[in-house]
Amino acid sequence: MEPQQQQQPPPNNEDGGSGKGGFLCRPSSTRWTPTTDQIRILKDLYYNNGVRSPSAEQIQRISARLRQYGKIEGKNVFYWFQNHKARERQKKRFNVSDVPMQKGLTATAAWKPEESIHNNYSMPNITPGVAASSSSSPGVIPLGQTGNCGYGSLTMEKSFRDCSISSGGNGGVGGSISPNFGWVGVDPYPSSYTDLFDKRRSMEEKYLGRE
Amino acid sequence: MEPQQQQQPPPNNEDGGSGKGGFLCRPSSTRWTPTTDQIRILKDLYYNNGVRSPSAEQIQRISARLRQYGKIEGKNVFYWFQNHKARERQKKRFNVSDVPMQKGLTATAAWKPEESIHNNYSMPNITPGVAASSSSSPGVIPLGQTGNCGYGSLTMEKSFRDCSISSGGNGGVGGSISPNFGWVGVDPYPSSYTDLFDKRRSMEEKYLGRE
DNA sequence: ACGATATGAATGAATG
DNA sequence: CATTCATTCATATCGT
Repeated sequence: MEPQQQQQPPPNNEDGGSGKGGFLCRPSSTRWTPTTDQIRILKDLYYNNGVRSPSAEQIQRISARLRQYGKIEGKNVFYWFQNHKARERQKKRFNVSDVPMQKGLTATAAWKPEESIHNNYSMPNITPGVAASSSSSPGVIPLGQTGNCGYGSLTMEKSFRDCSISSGGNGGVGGSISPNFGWVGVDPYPSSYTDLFDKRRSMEEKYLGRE
Repeated sequence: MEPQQQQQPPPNNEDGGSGKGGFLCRPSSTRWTPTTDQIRILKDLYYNNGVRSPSAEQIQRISARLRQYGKIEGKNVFYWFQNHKARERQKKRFNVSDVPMQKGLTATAAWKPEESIHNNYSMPNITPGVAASSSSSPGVIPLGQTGNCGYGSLTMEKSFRDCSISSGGNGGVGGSISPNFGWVGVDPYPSSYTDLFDKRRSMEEKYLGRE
């Protein structure tokens, strides 16, 4: 998001205490640091597949798949979706506004509207097809794209930051043109998946781990 | 020791984007740079009104109001409060050390007033904290500003999380740092936040992704 | 010009 | 699901 993030050092912080002496080095970083690939996939799921609150199984599958790109646990996936969703909402929540002080241009808002990245990998349709078969197909991970992928970097970031419309003291900019592009619209996701995917049977059927 | 985390400084000079545009749009800076007036108001809200974590609506209002003094968005306000609060606390965390003995009259509520920064513009002064308004009076009425959320709640909170566990050299820690971290193992921090007496370990669900 | 510090922004992790 | 906390990155600003 924001400025192209890059994260170069993907897989390496692992094995915190394993192996060697053990405690000398603490668990590396206490917190999960997603690799770019992992993020890419997560976003793909989120935006292109409409996954927003994956169920336990989905989480398992997703994390399993993401594990190829680096260490990851189920909770990471869980939190990621939670946060991503929450933040998207939140942003909308208090950014809504921008009372048009001058005229023209609306939408000056949104700080981080990244939406739907258009995947480069081929994937004719993400529609139900894939989803449908999901549920009970152990082994196959029905995530967006099952194949491996050789796409190069995907940079879907966008540069935001508009030209302010600073008001206040001065007559302000007369221009009132809206230089903002990018984040306009594009927010709709099929949303069908959710339904197909989501069995929503029990709200608490996850396993408790911990200790 | 922390992992090489993340983001890169991308050449984000967006001005180039519009670059040669005709109109000057010199947001230049990628990040919001609060004007003195904005800061003044923010601090006023923070210190004199006890606003620490404004809710969405408040944020909207605040940002709307601050917009008079310059470009600003909801997120800026949001982050400002978050950061301000966090840093204040962070600083305090370190500061707490002294005076291990006698705790009674510890400065209660004395946030270091270093605000009232350069106030070149008008505005008499906001009477920086401490003396004046006493934070602990839950009776202060938030004039004007919609204030409704709790303020003045200078929750003593539990500030712990000191780094003492590191182990390493000397005994202390039992050697059971399980190589398998995740939430299964022990965290670097001793029981901190949550509570020292109640081991509430129920998130919503834990998806343990052990392989 | 740097280096240090202050602070905006982002995000993982938790809690309620 | 909303809110909050902690951490960390990125930069603006200031000092020397």
